[in-house]
Amino acid sequence: MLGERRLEVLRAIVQDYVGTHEPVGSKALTERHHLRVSPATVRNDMAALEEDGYIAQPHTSAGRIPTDKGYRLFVDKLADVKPLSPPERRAIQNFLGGAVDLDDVVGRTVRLLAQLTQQVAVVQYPSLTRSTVRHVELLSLAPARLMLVLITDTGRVEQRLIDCPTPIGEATLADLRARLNSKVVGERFNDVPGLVQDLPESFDADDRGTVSAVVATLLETLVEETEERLMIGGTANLTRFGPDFPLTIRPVLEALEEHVVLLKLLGEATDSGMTVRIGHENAHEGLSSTSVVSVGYGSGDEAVAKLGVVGPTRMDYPGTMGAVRAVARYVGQILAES
Amino acid sequence: MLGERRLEVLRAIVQDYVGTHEPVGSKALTERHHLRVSPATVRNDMAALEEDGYIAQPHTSAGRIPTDKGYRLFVDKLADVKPLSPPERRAIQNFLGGAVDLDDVVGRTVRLLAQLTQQVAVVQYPSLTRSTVRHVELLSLAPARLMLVLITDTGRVEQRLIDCPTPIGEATLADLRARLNSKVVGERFNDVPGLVQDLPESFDADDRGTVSAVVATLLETLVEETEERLMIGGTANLTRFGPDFPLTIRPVLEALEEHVVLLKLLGEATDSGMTVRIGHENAHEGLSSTSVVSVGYGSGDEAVAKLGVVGPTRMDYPGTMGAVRAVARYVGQILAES
DNA sequence: CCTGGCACTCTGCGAGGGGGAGTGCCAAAC
DNA sequence: GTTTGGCACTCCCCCTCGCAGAGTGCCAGG
Repeated sequence: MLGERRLEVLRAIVQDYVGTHEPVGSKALTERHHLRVSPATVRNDMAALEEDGYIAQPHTSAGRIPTDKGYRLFVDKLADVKPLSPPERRAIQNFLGGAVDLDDVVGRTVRLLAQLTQQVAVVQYPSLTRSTVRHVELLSLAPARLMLVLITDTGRVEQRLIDCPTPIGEATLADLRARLNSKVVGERFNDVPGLVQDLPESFDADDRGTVSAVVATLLETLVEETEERLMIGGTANLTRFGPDFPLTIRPVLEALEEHVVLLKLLGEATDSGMTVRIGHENAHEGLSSTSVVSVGYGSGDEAVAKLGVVGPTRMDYPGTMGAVRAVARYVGQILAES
Repeated sequence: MLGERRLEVLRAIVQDYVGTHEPVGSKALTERHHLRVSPATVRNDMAALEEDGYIAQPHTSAGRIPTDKGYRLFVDKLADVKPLSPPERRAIQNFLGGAVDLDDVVGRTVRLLAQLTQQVAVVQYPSLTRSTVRHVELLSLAPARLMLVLITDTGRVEQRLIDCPTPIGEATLADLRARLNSKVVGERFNDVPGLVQDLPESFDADDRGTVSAVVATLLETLVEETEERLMIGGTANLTRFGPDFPLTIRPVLEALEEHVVLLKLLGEATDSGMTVRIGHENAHEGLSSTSVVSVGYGSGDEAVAKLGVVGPTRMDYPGTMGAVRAVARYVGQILAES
């Protein structure tokens, strides 16, 4: 078991390393943090911490840097989430409040988060399956062509084109539209499949094919694969990775463009509460030198999607976690208002 | 006036430099290109080209690299757009054909373009003002709250929330919806303002405020500032800028995140035909070491938006221009079909 | 106008040599 | 048993030096 002072030493190492980006030695530690012991004692503690895998040295006779395991312990036991200052909170509220539609909310959120944390921000659009239906619209574009428009309570809008097997009359279309809406409006998308399944049967044989096509398209839209979207911002902050970053930045940029990868990553995080994934804890290879801080957000109690930041493992965890949590809270408020 | 051979030398320099990313010397030139003259002759030509500002040397006694002016001449006079191979064309068609909605079309286009050119791709969403109205929908969310949904012939969907000064009845709403649609469906968005201006007057005094709010929101949506959107992809290709890029990549990433900057850039390009902006020709400072190749695309004869790529000035212009042109052509086809 | 020759310049690279920071270990002190 | 000061050692970083190579500019001759 690690002694109290050793934990203190680990915390000091993490804090210093995050600040300077340079391996930290025993002497510097005793000077900057008022540990009331000598460098030699700290060296012993460091040897023990290294033995246990919390820190490592890049080369013999260099200072120590934290390992993923070291950061993990720091985040779990040693760090307090740093709350934002009142001015910062006000700024967030003002900035997010000016949004005109969902795209704008998400866009502003991503910029805000990137700005606050000086890292790459990722914001997931509210999930369809966890939202409720606000309205379903059917438009006739051509005799045998429809457009389906889905609107959720979180403000998300999806549209799909439908090719009808047989032309459908205006009256039938109005009927279908009305019945579709009366069935699903206010319901959660998760429940929609069960509610519309038997809709085709109640129509004339002539129209049944078209109604089936509409229902099928509606259900397709809810398939996990296509329904999850996200927005990314602050990639310029990747240049802060350090001067050695040409080799590091590449796989990260590639991973960020693979939205599927990020969605999976976010999906693995706990639904409520903040999740921090450090270095190799991230399944994706390209992100093995980054940490991902994520949290769910929603208009009510329940999370409808997640947001977070991606940064170097050597990030300011307390500050980042504070910013992520605060932004999630305010986005939830904004969504609830619309 | 530049002689024929000097132009040939310039072309050779550009081609070699684009290939090797290293300053090219007189000896290497005579070896790789069968110019039927000696290195010494080439040196004289190079001196003349440098005198005129088409090439420069990084240091005394180094080879030459093309200047922005040199690339400009190359693009204008010396390069032919390289058409894509039939297999490439088929691949494009297959890939774009699988799109399910406009977001998907734009997303696929951006990935495709990035992949083909190995550079950063930028695709603008079809402009609202140049599209025609397919449908306007008004939904009642709450007694004094409406949602306005705009659908264009290019598949774009915009939504806005409207707070009504006074509650509006279902019948009036239906009336308004019908009259709005009969006025604007099939019209170009550019003409919409004139068509809806006098709509409030034809309603009861009670509803006039709400109708005005709807009309105002509709017009707001068409304002240049908010209506232009774009998608970016292939930022990982920025790492191809070269090993010296840490300082170069940063401002480029920042510029790319400023969509306003890019939109302005695209806006300055000619509406039809391909535009190439080289290095300092780009007004934005951060893009002074990049070239932007852009072209309009549209569902019919007329361009509804633009797309292009951003890459280092030392790019393969013929190949890039070929890819950009081909992709724009196919996207136009896809849009016309929907 | 082109060509070969020649002297000159500048970069890039590798070897060599401090200087410095940091460690590990040990013996003594608390 | 823990802490401390001392000391020898290791390794990186940076600077310099020297050299090879590539490329140029210029000149005189074809």
